[in-house]
Amino acid sequence: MSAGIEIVLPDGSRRSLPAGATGADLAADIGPGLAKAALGVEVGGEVRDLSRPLHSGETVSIVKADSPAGLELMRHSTAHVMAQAVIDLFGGDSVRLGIGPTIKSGFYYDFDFADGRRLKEDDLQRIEARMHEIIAADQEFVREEVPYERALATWEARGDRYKCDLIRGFPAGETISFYHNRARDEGEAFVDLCRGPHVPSTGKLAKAHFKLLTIAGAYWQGDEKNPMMQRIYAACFASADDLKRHLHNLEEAVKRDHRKLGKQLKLFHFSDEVGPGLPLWLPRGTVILDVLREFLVDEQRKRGYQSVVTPHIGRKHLYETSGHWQNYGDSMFPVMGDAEGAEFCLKPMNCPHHIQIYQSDLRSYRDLPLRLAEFGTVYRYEKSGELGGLKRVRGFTVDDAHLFVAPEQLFDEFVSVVELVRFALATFGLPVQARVGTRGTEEGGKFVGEPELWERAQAEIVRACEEMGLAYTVEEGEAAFYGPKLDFVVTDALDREWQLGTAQVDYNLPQRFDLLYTAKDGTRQRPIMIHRAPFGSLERLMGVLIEHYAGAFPTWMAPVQVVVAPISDEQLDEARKLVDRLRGLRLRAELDAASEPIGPKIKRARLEKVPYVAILGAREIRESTVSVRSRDDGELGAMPLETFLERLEKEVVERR
RNA sequence: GCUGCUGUGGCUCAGGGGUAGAGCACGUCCUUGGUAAGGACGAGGUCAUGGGUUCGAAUCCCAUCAGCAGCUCCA
Repeated sequence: MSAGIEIVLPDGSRRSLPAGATGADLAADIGPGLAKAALGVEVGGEVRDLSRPLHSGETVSIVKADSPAGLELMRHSTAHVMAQAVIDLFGGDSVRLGIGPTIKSGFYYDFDFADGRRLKEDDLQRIEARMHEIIAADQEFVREEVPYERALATWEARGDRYKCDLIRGFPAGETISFYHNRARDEGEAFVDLCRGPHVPSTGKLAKAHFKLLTIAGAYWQGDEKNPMMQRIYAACFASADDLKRHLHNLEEAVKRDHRKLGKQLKLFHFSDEVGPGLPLWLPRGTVILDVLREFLVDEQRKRGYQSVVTPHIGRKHLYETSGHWQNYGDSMFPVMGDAEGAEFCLKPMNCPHHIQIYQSDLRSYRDLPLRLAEFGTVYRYEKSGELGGLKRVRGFTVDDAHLFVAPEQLFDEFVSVVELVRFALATFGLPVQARVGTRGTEEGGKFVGEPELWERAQAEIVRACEEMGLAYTVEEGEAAFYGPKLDFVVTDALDREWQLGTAQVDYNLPQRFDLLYTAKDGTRQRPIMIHRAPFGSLERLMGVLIEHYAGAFPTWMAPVQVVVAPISDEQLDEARKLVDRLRGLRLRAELDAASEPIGPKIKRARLEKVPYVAILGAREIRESTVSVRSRDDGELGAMPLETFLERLEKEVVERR
């Protein structure tokens, strides 16, 4: 018994096993059901292979597919099976392997083919079929720890520069391991450089429900200077239901796609004649933009902002002073010259213009904080492949404002900015996450100004988040070049993340433009700037909102709030009067004057996602009522006109 | 920008080496209909653009432009 070991289970109970016992032995010792379901073990927070020996005194839990760790294990092992399938089908000599990590909904694996093969959509089915064969063959995953030299030699011999890159990149002393897949009768089937862990055998993946989804290019190690590999993305879940749900969500996302709904609902349009990434807002989309603007202007007025208007272009020199030219010249539209030789740029940012407004007068501490706001349209030359619907465009409008503040005002002002951003985004029911972006490293990141000023600004941002009870994460090196920032990321109805609002502290531009104000004691002091945009780009916000609401905007935002539909042409005049009355109350009403039965009129309003249809027949006119049909609640029946109007006004005022 | 895929009336899509199809939408007329599509007729496209192959190209090839997925980037 002296050679035995004692293992602690998560519930605190102890179990004695012979020396050298593995995770598999422990699972078997507990019960045959667990032995079958076990995929790995977790020891001190680390997930390990079932085949690795346990040590006395360790607290060990058995990992099954129903835990996050188990799902991870399953996905990772399935990625290996996919790599093996690709090699089996297309020849081991020509396939070079990149990496095959797990992702939120499954996994991917990157491949490079020495023979220049291009994967096609129909290859995915063949690969999937082969994967099922490999799983049915129940190959063992066998871990082998390998010395550095041998590991390198193995992959050099295979001509796989990617795996060699990985090995060379490992820190000294790192344990290098291979995972071999051994077929039950034919020996080695596949080997991969991998840290592990893995499930004990491919047979355990019979319960991995996966589907290969797309082929896409991806630069090796994410660096555009490196060759591009071919990546296969797959969804993978522990149950058929989970996979089904995920695929269903993807379908839902397609249905809600703002590009599709934007066309269907006639909100915006892209014209080749105008150019890529330059949206044209149609009347109905513009209504929503107007609502958003009014909403924010109103809120900003309450908070002491002043609106300004500035032109779309400015001298190139202005952007040299601001540093934009040096830092973002590549993504600014080409300089335009006038007939007299002056050079102008389309503005990529509003701050330099707002700074000029600050400098249009002598400023004293009595002027601060000076809050200048503008829905400023800016132009950025985004690379062609980066454009996408409204979420990434070349011309867009920022709900921008620049706050010029004295140092002692910075904190309170920043807090109030954070409050406004949260309020504005909460109005749409979008849950917000905050991310603090800090200064890049000396070598890698772009930044201007003194590191000490950056430290101060970062500290203020973090303090403001804590004061507001705002949960935040810190993203190292994600700052703007002129200062650290707080980004607001929203998660839409389909769990996708989008960065919208932003708030940035800036000590640098005031310095570059030599901004000053006269302090109480008569000395000249330098203000600090806060850049902030609750919505970020109105275009992106619209894209997000269209998808969030699936095109069914709440009444206060809906381009058309009520369609008035007469039962027959007899009621046309009364219907017109009702439309006029609604419009007089600043409600957005349209008349459906088609000589058609009420059915098609209702159908049309539903397709257009109009919140209300007001039906007017002989009966309603006689009784001074309207029959109301709600998009969300269905038929509401006849009600006095006043009741309907109150309902509408209430929804508008309450922003519902 | 890179890799791959796609590009047919306003929209959704079928077709495919021998001078273009459907549904919806649109127009006119008929119908005056009570809560998710009443009927008839009609108009509308040099099949993204430019080359090439061919007796003949919307169809095959190349290029360009645009869109989509992903990578990279995003003040």
